[in-house]
Amino acid sequence: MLDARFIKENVDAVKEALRKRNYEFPLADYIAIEEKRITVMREVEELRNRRNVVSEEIGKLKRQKADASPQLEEMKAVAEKIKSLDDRLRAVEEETRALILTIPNIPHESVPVGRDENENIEVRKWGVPRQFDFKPPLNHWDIAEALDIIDFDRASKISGARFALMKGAGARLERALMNFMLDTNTSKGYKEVFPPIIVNRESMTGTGQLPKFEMELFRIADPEFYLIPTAEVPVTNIHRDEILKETELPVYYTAYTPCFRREAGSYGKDTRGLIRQHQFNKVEMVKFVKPEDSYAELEKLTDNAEDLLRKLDLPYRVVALCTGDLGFSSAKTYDLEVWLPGQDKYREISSCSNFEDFQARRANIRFKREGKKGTEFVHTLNGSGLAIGRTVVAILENYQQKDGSVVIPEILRPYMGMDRIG
RNA sequence: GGAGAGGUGGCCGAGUAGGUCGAAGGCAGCCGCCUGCUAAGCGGUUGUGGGGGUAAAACUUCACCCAGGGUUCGAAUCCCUGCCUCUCCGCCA
Repeated sequence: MLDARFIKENVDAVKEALRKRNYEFPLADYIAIEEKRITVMREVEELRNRRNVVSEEIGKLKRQKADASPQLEEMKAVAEKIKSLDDRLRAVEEETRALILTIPNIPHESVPVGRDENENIEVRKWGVPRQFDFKPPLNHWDIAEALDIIDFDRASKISGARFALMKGAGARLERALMNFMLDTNTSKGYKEVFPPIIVNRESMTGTGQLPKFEMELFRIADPEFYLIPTAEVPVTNIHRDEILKETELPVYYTAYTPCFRREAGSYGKDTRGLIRQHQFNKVEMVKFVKPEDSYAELEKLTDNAEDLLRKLDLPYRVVALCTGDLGFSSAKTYDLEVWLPGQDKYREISSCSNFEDFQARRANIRFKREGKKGTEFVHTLNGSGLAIGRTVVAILENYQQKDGSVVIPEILRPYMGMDRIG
C-alpha cells in the first residue's frame, strides 16, 4: 500500500509508475474521494470537539445541581449529526481503503522499463550448460517415471491434476533438498521458523495477496482461512502490528513450507511434470531491514539464493524483472532461472524481491530509531531459497546419465545417503 | 463439543452506583541533582495514529483501555456480537 499523503503530493510520479506497469487505475477518482474523506473527517472532529466541551459542562452543572437542559437540548442535535456524519465518514473510508489496496507498488528507479517478460534484463550468468553425449536429454518426468520416483497417475487419482506423489529416492530427494537449504541458510544468519500454513484474511492482506488475487488462492470456507501460496505470507506477518527496536534489525528468517496455488488461468501451461503444481515445497528467506539498507540487502539475499544453486552446481542466470513483469507488491525483483536441458531453456526457480515499505505499511510493521521520536516502517524482502520441486526437476535433468540413472550432486550426498539414483 | 475465568500503557497492576481517566501506583527507560566508583536517594520526564499549525518546533484538536456494533448529552466503566488467552470435562494425533 502506498502512503495516502505521498500519492496526493506526488500524483505525477504515481501516474508514471502505474503507466510503466501497464496498470489501469482511476487515480483521479481516488484523489477526489480521498479529499472528500479529509473534509468529512474534519467536520466530524469539529463536532466531536463541541460534544466533548459541552458534555463536560453538563457534568459540572449536574454536580452543582444546576439546570443543564439547554445544553442537553443542544447535544441531542449534535449527537445525531455526529452519528450521520460518522456513517458517511466510514463509508468514504472504506471506499478509499478498498481503492488504495489495489494500487501496486512503485518500481525502483533501477528497474528496467518494459512491457512484459520479454523485456526483462539478464544481469549475469553462472555455470555452463552440460554437453550431453547422448541426444536428446530427457524431460524430468520421463526420467522420474522410468526410475519410479514420481508417480503422477496415482497422484491424480488421489487428488487431481497438478499433484505429484514422490516415492523412494524421489521422496528422499525432496527431503534432502529441504534440509540442505535450511542448513545452508541458517549458517548465514537466517533464523529457522516453521509457521502455520493456513492463515487468516488479515495476513493475506498484509503481504498483498488480498484483496486483488483471491482467484489464485485456495480458501477454506468455514471458518474462513486461506492456504498459503508462499511462506512469505506467514513469515512476514510474524511482525504484523509490531514496533521493532532499531537494534533488532535486520531480522532474517528462513522457513520451509508447503505452498498451495490455484494456478487459475494457466490451464495450458506446464501441464506435465513438476514445474507447475497446486502443492509444492519451498524454502523461503524473509528479511526485515532499515530503509537505507534494503537495496544492499536485496543483493545479499539474491546472492544467498544463488549460492544454493552454485553449491548444487546447477547453471543459472539472474534476470532483473522489467516494470511490466514486476509483481504487485514489489519495488524490484530478481528472478533466478535454472538451466533445464529437457526444455532447452532457463526456468524460474527463485524470485527475490524488495517490497520497500509497501507490505510494512499494509501489515503495520514499524521500528523505532534510537533517540528519535516516532516510528518508521521497516522494509521487507523475501526470496525463494529455493523452490524444491523445481530444484528436483533441475537435478534430474542436469544430472541424468546415458543409462537412465541420475547422479546426486556432491553436496547432497550426505543428505541422500547415496550418490546415484537408479 | 460442554462448563467456567479473563483480555487496561514497554512490563506488572489499580480503576464497574457512567462524567474532572490517556488513564492511580510500581517496575523499566530517559534527563538532571547528589554520592570520590557501584548501589541506594531526590526532582523531572517517558505511548501510538490522524487533522490543523510551524522553516522546524512550540501549540492545538480527534481517536485509541482486545475488535466491531449499541445505550447515553457523556463509557475503560452498562448491553450485544466476534476474536484471543487460561482452567476443568469430553474427544483426539
